[in-house]
Amino acid sequence: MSARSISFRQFVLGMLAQQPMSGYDIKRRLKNLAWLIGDMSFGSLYPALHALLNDGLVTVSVTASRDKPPRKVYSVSEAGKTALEEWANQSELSNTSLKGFVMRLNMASTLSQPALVRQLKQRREQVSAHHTTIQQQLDALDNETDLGRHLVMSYGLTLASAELAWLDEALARLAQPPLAVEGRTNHRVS
Amino acid sequence: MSARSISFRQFVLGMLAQQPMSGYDIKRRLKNLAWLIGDMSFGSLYPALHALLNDGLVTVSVTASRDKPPRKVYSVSEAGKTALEEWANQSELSNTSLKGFVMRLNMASTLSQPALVRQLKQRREQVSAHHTTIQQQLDALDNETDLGRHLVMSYGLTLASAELAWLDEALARLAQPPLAVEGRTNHRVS
DNA sequence: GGGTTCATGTAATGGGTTACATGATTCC
DNA sequence: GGAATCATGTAACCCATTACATGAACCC
Repeated sequence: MSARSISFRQFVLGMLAQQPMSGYDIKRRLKNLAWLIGDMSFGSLYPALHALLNDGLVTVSVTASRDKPPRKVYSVSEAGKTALEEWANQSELSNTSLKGFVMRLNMASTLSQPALVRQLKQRREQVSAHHTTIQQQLDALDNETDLGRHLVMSYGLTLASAELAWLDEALARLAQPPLAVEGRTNHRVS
Repeated sequence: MSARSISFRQFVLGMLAQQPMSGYDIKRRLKNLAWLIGDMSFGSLYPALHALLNDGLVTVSVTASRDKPPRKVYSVSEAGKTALEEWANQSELSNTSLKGFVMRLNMASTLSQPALVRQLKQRREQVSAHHTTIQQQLDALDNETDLGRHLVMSYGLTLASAELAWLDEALARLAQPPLAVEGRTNHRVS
């Protein structure tokens, strides 16, 4: 209920909005994202799924097959879609961590395009601010400064720069839309 | 006790190894890192400090001054140093998230230089593997793929590239050390 | 006088991890 | 026959967040 604590369930809901899946499927996807946002265990995933079901935000359909164990495939319900959009469209995205941003990015499709652009711009401002802050702090360090602190700052600066570049490119791609539909031809970012 | 649960306390210990500080000071530093690794509250920080004190890994000295509230400055004890080095030098750093890596990076100074190089190389391999995996998955996506998924992958690829570049540079700087002291002249990454 | 920063703490609540439990299938 | 993957779940424990509590100095 308390806006913050929901976020994990909301994230799972966002996953299901991308595509109906089983808990095990979600876990697999999560594993791929683990290096960015950290892993999560079945012990929290399954209960989260049950909670979503309990709240009527998702529906289940058990798929039994004779050679594989039965799977419970979850789909987002109408109520779930409403809840998701409501949450995703909160224009004021608070100063989130990288993890929080990835979680939000992951549900981009539940946003209208202008809303998405707005959020990316907000993120850009935040990261830009971090970038200048780190740069200043880095310049202010004397050479007796702890190596770890130094490395973390340098690392942070690099990531901030990269993220800014990515945001700029993403925004540019969204700015002049070739009216979509056929526009997403080449998403190579490298 | 269970290796994993300690990690937060270990991180705080690492902070104190950089420089003796009060809980409030640590919090301030943490706030600057929040966009990378997420924030942490006083409600967990102070108890962590008490636990470290209880285990004899840190010592306190209360600094009272008449115009400021009294501060409790914590320093790492000998036992604390031992524990830190032991933990930091575990050569096999498991497949950690970005957050975990930053936390480790932050205690680089408790490592011998060869150990640091070893860890950076390990990280490089892991990130490199992620990079190729993401690239493959990205290439395999059809154009009906969910926008959010697409963006997250593209974002991940960008960050992975940036991190690889940073690691290469850091390793290069560590490889032929101009015997430090004056070597760290220009850390501009932008 | 009121808001902000400095400074340290405690208690309740919620929730995530760990470990346990089960069972079928596939590959070596 | 044993390990690994697929597949779902429960329960206890730990711990982190949240909210509460206190208090002094500084600035507007």
